Amino acid sequence: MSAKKPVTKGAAPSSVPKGQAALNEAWRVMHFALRAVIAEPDRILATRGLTRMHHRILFFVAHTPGMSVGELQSTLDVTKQALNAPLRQLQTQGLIELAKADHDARVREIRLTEGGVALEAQLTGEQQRLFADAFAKAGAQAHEGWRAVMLELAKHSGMR
Amino acid sequence: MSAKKPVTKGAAPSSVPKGQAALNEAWRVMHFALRAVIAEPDRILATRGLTRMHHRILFFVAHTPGMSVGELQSTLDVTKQALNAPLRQLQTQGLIELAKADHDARVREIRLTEGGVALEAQLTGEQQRLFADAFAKAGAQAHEGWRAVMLELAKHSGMR
DNA sequence: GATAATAGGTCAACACCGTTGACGCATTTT
DNA sequence: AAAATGCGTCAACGGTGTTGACCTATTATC
Repeated sequence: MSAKKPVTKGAAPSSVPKGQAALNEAWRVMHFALRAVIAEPDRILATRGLTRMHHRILFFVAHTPGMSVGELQSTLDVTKQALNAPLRQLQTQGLIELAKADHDARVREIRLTEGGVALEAQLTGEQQRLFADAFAKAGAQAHEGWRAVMLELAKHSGMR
Repeated sequence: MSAKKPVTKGAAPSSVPKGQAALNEAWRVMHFALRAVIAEPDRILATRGLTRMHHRILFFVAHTPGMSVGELQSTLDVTKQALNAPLRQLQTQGLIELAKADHDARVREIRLTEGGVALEAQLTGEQQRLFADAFAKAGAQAHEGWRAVMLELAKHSGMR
């Protein structure tokens, strides 16, 4: 029932809140950080009438070119019906291409067009710029600490 | 026809990535960390038939007892119609109470009941336990680094 | 070669959750 | 008395997801 009181032993940095305050702050800070990272991409997407689903598609296809519709479906954990509309919209906007696979004419391999690559790069580029900025300003050591904490958290949600 | 199990393709390096790889990893890691922090509260909420909207209500009312419906509405940035249903569900579940304000009988002041306090504490307690755990395992120095990076990111989204 | 299985697309019905808009009601405020 | 405010509620709609069924092409199997 009682939340654990973390004891920051030794010489704790002055600016860091202690104990309960630190934990109260953590979620808040993470929330705002998340918001910051998402804001720009969302804005860009919106100007094209696209949503986060489109972004997810672009993201995964960018990282795994030629993936099939079925693979994408299970990756995103949505039904094919839910995937169909945004997929087609991306296609008609010339951001992705669907082509029959050589080995199996039933499967359609998804790839980004140059336009798709550009948009995806713009979206993730915005995010990466923010991260790079934050890491640079906080320092390499802070970067490592950030990563360590995040990995600890992520452990609980089966990150692979 | 149910959605398939999510799978994550693409391997992440286990050692500390550098340069571009570090930036690619950052968003991924943050995503999973966020998921981890949200997972338990969501599960608990679900067992009571509650959603994130209910959680938001509990959260803000816990931090500002006696706030009015209108204040809550503008805080959450939703319409009163959207607020009405979850508000009454919380009320009938005995988690919150609505009482006429002394100064103005039109205003309804919202407060958590003991049950509401307990649930809210359980929800945020779960989250705090995860953070405390991660901070403890990663070390005080990592905690400081984590915070520094997060604050840098949060700067871009008007954190208050 | 007939038959089953698979990848994908599509139509239809439904649910959830938010929105806008329009009223009604009690209670200040002017 | 009249206007404004805080709140509740009915109704219609929209976006986005779901399940279920059915269809087409294309492999795989016997």
